[in-house]
Amino acid sequence: MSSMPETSQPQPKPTRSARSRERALATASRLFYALGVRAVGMEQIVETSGVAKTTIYRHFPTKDALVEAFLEREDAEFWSQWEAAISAASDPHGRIVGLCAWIGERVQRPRYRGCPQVNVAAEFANETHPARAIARRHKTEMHRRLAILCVEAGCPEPDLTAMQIALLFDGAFVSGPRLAGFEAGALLAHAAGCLLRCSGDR
Amino acid sequence: MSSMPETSQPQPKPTRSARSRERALATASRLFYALGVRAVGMEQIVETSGVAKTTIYRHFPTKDALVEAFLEREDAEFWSQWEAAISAASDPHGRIVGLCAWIGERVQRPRYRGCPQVNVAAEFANETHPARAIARRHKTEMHRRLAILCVEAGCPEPDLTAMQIALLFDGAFVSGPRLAGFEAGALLAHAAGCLLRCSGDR
DNA sequence: CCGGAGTGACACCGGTCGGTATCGTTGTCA
DNA sequence: TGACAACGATACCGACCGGTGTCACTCCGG
Repeated sequence: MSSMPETSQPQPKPTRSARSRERALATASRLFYALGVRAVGMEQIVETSGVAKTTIYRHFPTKDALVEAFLEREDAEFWSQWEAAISAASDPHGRIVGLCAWIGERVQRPRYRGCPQVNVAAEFANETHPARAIARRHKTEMHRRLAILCVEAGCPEPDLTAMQIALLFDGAFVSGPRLAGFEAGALLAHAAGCLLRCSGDR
Repeated sequence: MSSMPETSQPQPKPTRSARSRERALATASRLFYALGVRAVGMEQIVETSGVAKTTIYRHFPTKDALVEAFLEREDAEFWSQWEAAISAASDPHGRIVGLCAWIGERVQRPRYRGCPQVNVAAEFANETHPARAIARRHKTEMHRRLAILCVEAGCPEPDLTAMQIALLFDGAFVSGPRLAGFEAGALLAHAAGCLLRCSGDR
């Protein structure tokens, strides 16, 4: 993961400020995901992270901003793992299978609790909340990437098929533990392959 | 809907008590769904419904119990509409298409905000919360019903295919407005048909 | 080794939360 | 019609919420 030569990693100096910001955000993210945003108070983040409330509020003006940063962070992490999942395969079909395997494994992890973007959207009904924009962007991006893969796979209706596969993935995210008993990765790969093959049929 | 001769509808006398209970629950359900459970205070339910707080707490000992009743109500309503959606068709394939059309229409309604069971699960991380049990039962029931339809459709792997279609449906629930631009019902029907046809393939 | 930006600890703010107690009023059913 | 259960209104409770102000200390670059 960090062994490959990247284009840039210029962080020999995480300042004290950056470090406490990171600790606060990491802790908040963990708690928000595990317990729900509204269920976690700022006090709890302070106690768990060891970062003073004053300091947190210097880095994040409001709790909403912290939520925003949380989703941004999850988004980045998600695409990083997505890239890793497709990197092994050379053909488009293999890349989609790689994605299915990764998602299948991810949603069956011990404390998996669904897609953070979706969870936050469920908690915050106001669509103008900044966090909601991140969630929308995240899902749009997923469809965009899937459509590219569909095109590469020679799919006659890439947009449509990409949306179908996106539904499948989102379904897997919300279903999580209910997939126990099934080999989730294989189930997803079979369904996705089937959808790709049937693209353009009527 | 209420026009068919049911086995029992013995409600010529909704007592005053039953009426205020119903008003409170209906209002709470509407608010919970539209705004999120934690975002709605008991005071707000009182003001919106016109039912006194004392009365609400006589019918529902805690807010959690009200949430429970909300999900129970949504569950019942969901299966009622499910039955209606499959009632028109005689062959299993047609019933599944009917479900897809219903879901496609449902998720594109103006203020659609996802599956209530999933939303509540996102807000309440504690899996022993009574509302969580209702949500689990709801999703199990969906898989059970889909599996029956798959068997009737002559599907060689009904359990597996039912789960795939369930993922598709759950994906549609969370995607809601993002399906705009697609003909959601047709998209779902195409995908479901494809999954049925491919059942048992490798 | 010194100066200042950034830190942690803590007290505190108004507001809102879920839930209770009291009490006068109203609907219902014998 | 009378009596009682259930109602609505209101005031109130302790707990906790997100957010601020103060201040002594500590780390880090120059």
